[in-house]
Amino acid sequence: MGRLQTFDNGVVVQAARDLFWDKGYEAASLADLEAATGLGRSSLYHAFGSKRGLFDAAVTDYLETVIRPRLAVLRAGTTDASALLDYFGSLAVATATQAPDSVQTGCLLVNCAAGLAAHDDPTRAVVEGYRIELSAALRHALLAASDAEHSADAVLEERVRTLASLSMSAMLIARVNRTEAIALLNTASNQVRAWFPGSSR
Amino acid sequence: MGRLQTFDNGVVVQAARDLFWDKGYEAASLADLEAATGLGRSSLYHAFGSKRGLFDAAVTDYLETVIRPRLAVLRAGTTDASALLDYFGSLAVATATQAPDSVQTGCLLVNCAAGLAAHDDPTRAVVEGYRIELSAALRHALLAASDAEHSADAVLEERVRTLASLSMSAMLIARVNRTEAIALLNTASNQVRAWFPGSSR
DNA sequence: TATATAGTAAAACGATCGTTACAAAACTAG
DNA sequence: CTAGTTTTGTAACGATCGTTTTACTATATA
Repeated sequence: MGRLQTFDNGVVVQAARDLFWDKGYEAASLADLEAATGLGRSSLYHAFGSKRGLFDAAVTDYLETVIRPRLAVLRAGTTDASALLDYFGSLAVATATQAPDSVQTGCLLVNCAAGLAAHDDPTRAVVEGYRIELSAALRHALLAASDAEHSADAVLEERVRTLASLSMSAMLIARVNRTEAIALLNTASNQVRAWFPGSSR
Repeated sequence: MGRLQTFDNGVVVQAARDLFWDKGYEAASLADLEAATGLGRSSLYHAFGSKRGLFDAAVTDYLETVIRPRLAVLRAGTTDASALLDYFGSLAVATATQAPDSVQTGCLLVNCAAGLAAHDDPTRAVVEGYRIELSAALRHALLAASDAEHSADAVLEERVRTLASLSMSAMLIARVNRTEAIALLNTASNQVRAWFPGSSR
């Protein structure tokens, strides 16, 4: 054994993730990453191999830290539409209450979809995986809210797409017009209420 | 007067637009732009001043050449939902039939929303203008399709947001999963049919 | 045809990019 | 305390970035 690493990989990855989230992969330079993480390139390359390696770690952290906790409420064992309303409600609150200068606007993976994913197969796979996971969670919550039998598969899938669409486009628009992003999320909530009139919230 | 310009600004801008559309602003290098347009940097800088000047011309061309013709069908004087069905139908067809290696996937402005727009005010203004224009066109078509009185303003705006959302997220997802992008557009069409059962298509 | 003006070609610019090499520093294990 | 191993700071790398300069060519005008 030799000298021990003085920094925690987790906090470094989170700092890098916020930078990538804010500026995108290409626009985030190594100088920026040094400043954001407080580490020299030496340590960054030693720990993560490359800029891309750090980015991949950031994306993984984003999925685990940001996405999955959000989707978890959709998997809660509710028997009405409250899980869906919780999901869109908390997303709207988070969008509304974040500091005006917060760098965590929109969604890292949505940004990847418009940027990297078009020409980078691994990134495309990650983004597609996120889309599938989001759809599955919404589908689960929609099934839980409905009285099982009286909704055909086709209409279920339409509803999944509508909600996934509102969710993603809200994250997209959040970078341009926060008020409208919140309105999109509220539209999703209203749509859920229209589908399930007897829901608790 | 001296020597005359041998190239047509319009075709050069279109070539540049397709490159920006495909790779994004930052990833499109001047070497790429030279190759795509067939011009040297000399001519490009003489005609457009800077890379950004060429990009702005490309965005303007994109709005006039791609966006506005698409939105035009929403402004046609129909009295049912056919304009909306035409819009989403033609978008779905265009997405479905384009060559697999086509560089014109998704939407240049949607890509800008996720990338440049977060840190560049002029770009953000352009993207926001696009969103407003799209919403206005959808609102116009929705009003034309409804029997005027029996739809409240609130539900109209919800419908505008739902359709705008499906439109934008389809363009976003087109870069990752073309099949799903088409499905989103078909979901929009089905939603329109559900709202206006007596529509012609 | 002479001249002025404007378009084009080529090269070099300084800056910044991600990456690597090297050596000093730090610390564990024996 | 020493030996051995790992982390870190510094500097330089070659490549590429957008931009500018310089010189040359082509052509409309007079």
